[in-house]
Amino acid sequence: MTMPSHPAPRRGVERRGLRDHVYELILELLLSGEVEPGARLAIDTIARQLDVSPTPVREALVHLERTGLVTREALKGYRVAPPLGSEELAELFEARLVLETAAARLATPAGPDLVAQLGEAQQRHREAGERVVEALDAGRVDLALTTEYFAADTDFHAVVFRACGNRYLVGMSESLGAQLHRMRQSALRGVTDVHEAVAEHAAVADAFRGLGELTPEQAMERHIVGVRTRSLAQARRG
Amino acid sequence: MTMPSHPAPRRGVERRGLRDHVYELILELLLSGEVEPGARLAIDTIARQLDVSPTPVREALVHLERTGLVTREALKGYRVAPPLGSEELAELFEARLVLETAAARLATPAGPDLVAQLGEAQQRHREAGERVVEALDAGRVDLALTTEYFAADTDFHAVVFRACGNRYLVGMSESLGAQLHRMRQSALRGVTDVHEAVAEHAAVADAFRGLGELTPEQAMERHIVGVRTRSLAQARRG
DNA sequence: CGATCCACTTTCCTATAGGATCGCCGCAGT
DNA sequence: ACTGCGGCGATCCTATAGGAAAGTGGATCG
Repeated sequence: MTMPSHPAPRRGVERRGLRDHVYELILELLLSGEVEPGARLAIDTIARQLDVSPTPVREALVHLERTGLVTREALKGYRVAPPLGSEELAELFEARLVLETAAARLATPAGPDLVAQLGEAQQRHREAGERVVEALDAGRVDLALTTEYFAADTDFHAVVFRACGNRYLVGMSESLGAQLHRMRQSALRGVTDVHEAVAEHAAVADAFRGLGELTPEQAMERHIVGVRTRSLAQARRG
Repeated sequence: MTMPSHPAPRRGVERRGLRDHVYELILELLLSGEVEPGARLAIDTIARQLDVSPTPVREALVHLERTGLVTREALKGYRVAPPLGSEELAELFEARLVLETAAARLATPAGPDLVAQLGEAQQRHREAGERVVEALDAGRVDLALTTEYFAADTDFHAVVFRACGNRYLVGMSESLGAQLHRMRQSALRGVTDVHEAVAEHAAVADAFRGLGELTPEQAMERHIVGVRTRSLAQARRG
């Protein structure tokens, strides 16, 4: 029945930090959107699928529970967190507005490192956006390109957060990042505001370079407000 | 050999949510300051002391790891997080300034519920402060009174955060709360700014009531800046 | 025909055992 | 005397087993 003769399967995962490995696997599973919200996350089922014992799976789920991606009901098990409601969406944008503007303010004035990194991130974001638009004009929605675009967008903002020199703000931003990713795959069907986002990122980068009349904080505020307005409008239409 | 005849020890803890119970016990242990920073937190030692199996202890430590109160070194075990350095202290105050002012701004204008709760919290804080000062004048430093004072202070700010209507900001505030508690027991010897803190809390409450010339956000900003200034000065002296 | 009760299955939760690794101490060699 | 090295203890990490509770299906009775 249960073959106990497995001596040492020596699976692909390295022994070091098996818990973190399991965590990343489940995280990837959640962010890929292959499981719908509310679905059960059975511990030993996942353990069997990953060919590990339930213990590291349990630890990874505890870790994920604090990120808000999964919910736990005592003696009932873990579930994928339900999709964000309209109130949570509004609060998420509000919180992001607070954090992003604060980070931009604290990162001002920008040193040469920040200007350089911001330029690179901006360029990657613009190029990824062009590829998405190109694919979109061809009538196809490429998941890989969309993921790459979102990653470039996240990187752009991460550059600002790292430059603000406050590890706690960085941690909060990462904490919200998971919720943000959840929103993207639940509320939005695709990317429709590439041009606006690229333009606003350029405005932020220019503000950090000392160009234009806006402070970096003001430029970032306009960007987040713009994202919120477009997202809510799209959510209302969809 | 190993007595498997243990039928059901049925210890004092209820079966429901043993993990959360262990978490709170360890949290209380950490916040009480009975363990110095850097001390080892052996899993099975704690498990034996609490008379539970290592698994819930492990889960509780994973939970605590994400709060920043404990650190984990792979294959080396858990340790109490080292004390906050001067840089971390400055960043902590900066982050708190961002969050608290944002919460105060979002909670404006205050409804009657907020005014009432704020008044009660303010009163408890003032009374706890008076007791601390009274004990301090008598030459003794009462740990219980100090703890009560800090709890009242935390409650006052928690009222504002709950009123701001943003669960993400509330979560961030609680996340910083642990670090804040860590700072209080590491950097500060005692409470020396009761009068200033009480007065600033009163200014915040008055601002929410529409009295005075300051907005709640401005009053809260002055309060946090004041706390920062006094704390850094005390840390420099001590 | 419908509601209730009971047994079964599934799953979580805890406990225990064993393998692997890291730090430490004593010892030999230069 | 100092340094490299091997054994030993402690601890972490993973795996497996068993008990308890919740959900589910079917059978029985009104």
